[in-house]
Amino acid sequence: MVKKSNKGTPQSAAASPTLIDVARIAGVSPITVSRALNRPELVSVAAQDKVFAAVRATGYVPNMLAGGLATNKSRLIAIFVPTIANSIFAETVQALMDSLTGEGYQALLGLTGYSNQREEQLLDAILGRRPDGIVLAGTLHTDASRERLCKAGIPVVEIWDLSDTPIDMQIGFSHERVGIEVAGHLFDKGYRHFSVLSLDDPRGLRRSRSVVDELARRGVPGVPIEIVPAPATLLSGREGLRRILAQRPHADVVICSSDTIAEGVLAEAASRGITVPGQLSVMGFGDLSSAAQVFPALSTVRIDGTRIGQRVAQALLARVSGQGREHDPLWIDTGFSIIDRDSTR
Amino acid sequence: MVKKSNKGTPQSAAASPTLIDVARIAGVSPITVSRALNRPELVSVAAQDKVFAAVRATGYVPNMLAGGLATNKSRLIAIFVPTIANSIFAETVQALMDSLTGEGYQALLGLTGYSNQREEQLLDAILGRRPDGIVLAGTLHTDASRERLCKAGIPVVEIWDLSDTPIDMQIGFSHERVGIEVAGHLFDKGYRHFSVLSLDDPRGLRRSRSVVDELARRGVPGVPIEIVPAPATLLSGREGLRRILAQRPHADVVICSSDTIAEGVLAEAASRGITVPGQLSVMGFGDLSSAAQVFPALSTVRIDGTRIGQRVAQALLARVSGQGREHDPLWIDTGFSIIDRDSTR
DNA sequence: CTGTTAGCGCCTTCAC
DNA sequence: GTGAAGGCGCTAACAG
Repeated sequence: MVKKSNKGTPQSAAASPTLIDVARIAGVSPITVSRALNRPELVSVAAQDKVFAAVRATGYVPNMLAGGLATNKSRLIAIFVPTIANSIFAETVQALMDSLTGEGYQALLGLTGYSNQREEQLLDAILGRRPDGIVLAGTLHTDASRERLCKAGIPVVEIWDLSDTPIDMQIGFSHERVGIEVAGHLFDKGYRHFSVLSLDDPRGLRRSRSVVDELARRGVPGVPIEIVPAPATLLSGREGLRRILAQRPHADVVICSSDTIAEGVLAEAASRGITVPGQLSVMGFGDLSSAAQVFPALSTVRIDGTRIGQRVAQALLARVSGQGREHDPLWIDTGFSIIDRDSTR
Repeated sequence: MVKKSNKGTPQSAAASPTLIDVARIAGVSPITVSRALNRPELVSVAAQDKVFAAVRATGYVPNMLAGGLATNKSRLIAIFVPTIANSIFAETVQALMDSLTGEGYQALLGLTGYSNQREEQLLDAILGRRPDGIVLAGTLHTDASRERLCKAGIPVVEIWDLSDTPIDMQIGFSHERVGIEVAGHLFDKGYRHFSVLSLDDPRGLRRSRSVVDELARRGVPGVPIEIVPAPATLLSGREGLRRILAQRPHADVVICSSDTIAEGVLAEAASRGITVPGQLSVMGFGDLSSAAQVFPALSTVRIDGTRIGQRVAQALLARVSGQGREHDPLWIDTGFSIIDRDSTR
């Protein structure tokens, strides 16, 4: 009969060395090793040398699961975004992570796919890792999510949105104001035959509806919204323009809820021989990373994802390390800017 | 005198409930709670009901740090890519994460910024989390990294590259072959005045050099490589074309190491009134997510990041859960395809 | 500056 | 089916 657990048998890799192994080799107590690694200022140089030598000799890598369990800190920040395929989220996440890793934190990424159902599931799973902070795109969460987030007792930053009911901190911009300003901007330039093309995502829809409302307020009622399913693709942009032109052949401007579908609109216009911005103007929304540079024909609303990411990191780190600060709720409007084709050229 | 540790005092949020709390409320032993949650088939339905009720009542969230420490499994997969701002990596990471979360794993993302120095640092930090598997873009690592990876004793997948010295598994394609096929393709179409524009990243350079070598082999020696610094931006693409044209005004095709700089080349060409593909042809490289759709003028090498991501997940999960399988080294060529402007139109 | 003791929250092993 | 003991690797809180 063969024993099931062959405990002594060094299969391939011996179990990784522990702090105790290091201590034994260095000839000091385990706690001294711990201190030499985490708070060297509390340890004599002689002891440090012995410890570091032993660490190198063993190839010791501290087990943060154990450390986290003991200290009740994980040095983990959870980040929830709908997708990273969208360059504006990618930019934000990138900036956030860059700032975070500099401070010794790691990022746990959760991709929600614009579904707050999925967000809730992921949240459950990720809360089990006891992150020291949570970043969420958007302010629309399920009730269960909100409750869990509040009970978790850790800093929460909602980004990309400013609402009246923050869970904790908020860093973003007002989608309503984007809509209002875009509408005003285009109205003032003389456009009157508006069409709106929106992705079926909550924030995109809010911007789009705000455009329509503002235009109505200015005397242009009944502007149609064409809605295409997320995620954004060039093809849905093309399809969108097709549908718009079928209904309103005389549209003189199409306001899109994202850069990607705006590019699709441009592609469709090009393939139909419609000149932009001659016969038709197109407005996008995003990070300007590519669209507006390649297409001077495209006007766009510019959001600075990098800035958002950096501010989030800053806010989070202040809370996490600056222990003194008691819950100063934070509300930062990172704003946006409207880039016009005229000024781009 | 005030006791320092005010154990009973509910400051703001009482410490989150533990499995023991749940057990007490459910009137069972802790281990029964654990089993009800992880292997319900071992627990009577009556007990399960009591446990789940107690879980709901307390809002209990299992502490995976503790669980991981006890089981020596973290259900964490570390993913290292240079950046997610590049849509092809974003696509790969997205697909990988989607497959992973379905199986109860979470992703720890590490952004190396094309520096294997930075990769090494990050690796150190992340290995401390005891991930169950590691995915790395590229096969160029520091010696220290390679050693740590081998010693970690966990599945390692190198993606985006196929080399002769795999650490463990490899899933990707041959950059040399891309270069060879691109060179052959364009040569056969009759081009003779080649220019190569490459980002300063290891894989891009390998493709570019391979193009040059293959062209030399075919009797077109001395093709110049213009190198622009990473990360890819449209502006560096524009700058690149400027430099190329300054040296070789009669270039008839520019081969770019990424879609983004190819788009920059197109933009620069447009602003100079150079027609594409009439006067100048442009070849890109990437995921076809936007470039080749919007620019039928752009030929490109297409890499399917989604497929790579899915295969990686598959390979990893097979290793992690399919305990039986002993180290079957894996080598998958996911291939690429050359998309021509003629066939795109 | 260093060591001792105790325990973080969970799961393994073995007994019932 | 369920439970009791012990330990995963580390660090707090004390003492010396």
